[in-house]
Amino acid sequence: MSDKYSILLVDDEEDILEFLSYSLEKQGYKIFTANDGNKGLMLAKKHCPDLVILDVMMPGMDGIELCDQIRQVPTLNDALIIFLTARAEDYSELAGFDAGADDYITKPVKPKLLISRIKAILRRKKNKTISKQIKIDNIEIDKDKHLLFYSGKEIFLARKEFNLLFYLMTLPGRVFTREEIITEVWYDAVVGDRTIDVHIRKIREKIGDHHIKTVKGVGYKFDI
Amino acid sequence: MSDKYSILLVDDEEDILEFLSYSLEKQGYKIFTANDGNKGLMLAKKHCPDLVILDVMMPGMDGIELCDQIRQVPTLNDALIIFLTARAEDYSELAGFDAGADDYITKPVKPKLLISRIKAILRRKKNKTISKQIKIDNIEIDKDKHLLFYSGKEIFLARKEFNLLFYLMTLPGRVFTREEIITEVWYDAVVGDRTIDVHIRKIREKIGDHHIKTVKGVGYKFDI
DNA sequence: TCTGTATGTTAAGGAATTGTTAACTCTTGT
DNA sequence: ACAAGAGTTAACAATTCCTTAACATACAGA
Repeated sequence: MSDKYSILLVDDEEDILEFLSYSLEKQGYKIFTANDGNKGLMLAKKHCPDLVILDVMMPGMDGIELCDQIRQVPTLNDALIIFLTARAEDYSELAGFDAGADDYITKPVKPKLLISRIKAILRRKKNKTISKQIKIDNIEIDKDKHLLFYSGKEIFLARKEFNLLFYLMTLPGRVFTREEIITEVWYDAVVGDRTIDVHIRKIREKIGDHHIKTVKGVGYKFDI
Repeated sequence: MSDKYSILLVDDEEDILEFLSYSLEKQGYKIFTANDGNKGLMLAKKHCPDLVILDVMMPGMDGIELCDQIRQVPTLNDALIIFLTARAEDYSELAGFDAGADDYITKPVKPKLLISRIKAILRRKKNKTISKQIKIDNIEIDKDKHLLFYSGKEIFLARKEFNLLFYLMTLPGRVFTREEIITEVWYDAVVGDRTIDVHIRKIREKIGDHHIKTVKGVGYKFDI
């Protein structure tokens, strides 16, 4: 577990972003900010924050949709999500919609309240934390520690190699297309198809090619 | 599986409405048209179309606002939206706005391009909706994992074979014509009739010919 | 039985996808 | 600035897949 919790703030109003990040940084949290849903999603994928605080109303992708999207990213499924809503009445609407929010806070945000809610929620998380460790067969991977054990032996993987393998291992057996791999591991960077192959090759060099399978015309998968 | 997709066209220019509805009806889509945003929204609520194609620039409620409104209607939240924009340069502006639109097409609209984009986009939608595991008798197919089990034994199918079998299995017992098979499995490719037979044969080689039945003069079906 | 049409089968060439290598750029730390 | 490693790419090789043509077979109706 990291010594420092990370929080992603997503809101279209710059003022609020600044205000909140100032308040929260003072508490020792690592803060990322985004002023729209798409950037938010990208940052979420990139940094896997412990907590996401997001505004419900935003132009473009709104908070609810962003929440949905975040919930669909395997590497983010233990992230906590707090909604900011403009008025108290929105609460009931949201509850119906719900998409997996862990808490709601109404604007205007009072920093003290926000901070105590955050602490409470992170405390809860600590207890039920789903580890970012996956163990399959003789392969054990730990995202937080950036460690890979293969038959008990520690193997070093470079960052992209590591993220790629970890991503494949989040759903063993399922085939991921190159497109999916690019959006999840490379975020929105534009890279050629061969790039993925090369990384796959490097992983295979290190853990053998027993587990990493090619499904021609479709993509790659981690198989038991 | 709906036999017919419905599309709502919203544009203030009657010429374009006529032209597009003519082109799209020929493709077998059910078309609704509206010449302004309000009527568009009304029709959208009334008919819940699978896809909405709308002009960005319109007097009164413009395309972007209409898009927003549509997104707020719960019964429409899986509708797909394509924007028509007058000039290429609009694209970047829109991209900022975005999140609601699933695709953009610039005017003047080339029917062939539009149709292939529509097919592509509806295909994506379909993938989201349909269950990806089907088990019938002693045959089990899993699209995500690209795996086929026949009497518990794993059998490998190449991509086209796999997609074809999966397609037939989505509605066991129903006969699919060659034409249907081509549009769903080969998308827009132009292939000869024997091509399908050959793929059918390869599937039969692997899972026997008990389940894959020929309906002479009509097509093929997966039968229990 | 003959004839015409639809489907089955086979093998081979071409198309498409993936694997591999090496060189190059970009960071990062010293 | 330099070295070392990471990430990316292009070019080519290797592989697998798809499609087709040509011919065989099945089946219905005359």
